Amino acid sequence: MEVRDLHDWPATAREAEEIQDRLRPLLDLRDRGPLRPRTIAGLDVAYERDGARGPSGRGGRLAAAAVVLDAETLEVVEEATAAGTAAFPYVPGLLAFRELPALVEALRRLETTPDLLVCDGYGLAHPRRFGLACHLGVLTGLPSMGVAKTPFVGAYDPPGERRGDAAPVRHDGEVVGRVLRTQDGVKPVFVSVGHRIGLDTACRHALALAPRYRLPETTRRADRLSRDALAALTSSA
DNA sequence: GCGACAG
DNA sequence: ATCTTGTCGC
Repeated sequence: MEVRDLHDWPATAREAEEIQDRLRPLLDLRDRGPLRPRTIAGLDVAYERDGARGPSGRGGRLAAAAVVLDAETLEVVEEATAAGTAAFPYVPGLLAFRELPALVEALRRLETTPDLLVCDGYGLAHPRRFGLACHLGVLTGLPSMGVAKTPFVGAYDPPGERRGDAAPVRHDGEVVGRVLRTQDGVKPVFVSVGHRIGLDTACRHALALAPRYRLPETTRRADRLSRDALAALTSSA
């Protein structure tokens, strides 16, 4: 698929924040995706374990994966990976600058143009309202959303214990996401919109993508593929 | 000022 | 993210 070229890369956290502030106005927060997406892509990145720079520094090797699923059957339609290097140190709120180059490359290697992107992390529920899911949405022009495994910004009350139970996540007086229980009695996930999608729609997709496990099949597949791709790197060159 | 902090 | 042993549960 086609993906817009990356902007000039930030050298400092200040510059990275400026880029987020500059791109944020391009977000379309209306529910503009197809009523019934046919394909949904899951994205994830696996990092190489190493003591020197550590998985949190810059420069360590990594592998990104994009897995396209049939939204109806959840069967894999297409897969793509891309090897790369951590493009930025890990800084809460600037995760996108670490993973974007490799993720964009993986997406470009896809023949399919998915109807929705599901990212491992946050979208609007972000210090500056521009998490990874928003960034990828703007770069691709596709509807996008984030599903995170742990809390980041905002406050919330614990949702009920049953699958489908949810509660709003509020930050600076706004509802920026939703804590959603995807299976009875499991830790909830954190859903937030990225681009061209509404929170209700995003949660509906998150639930439909998780018929059996806590995490959506999209991120489970992408997680496995990225790890496999990384292992392939480590064992060869 | 001090902690917390997606992956 | 990644490092790690055992342990509880289906």
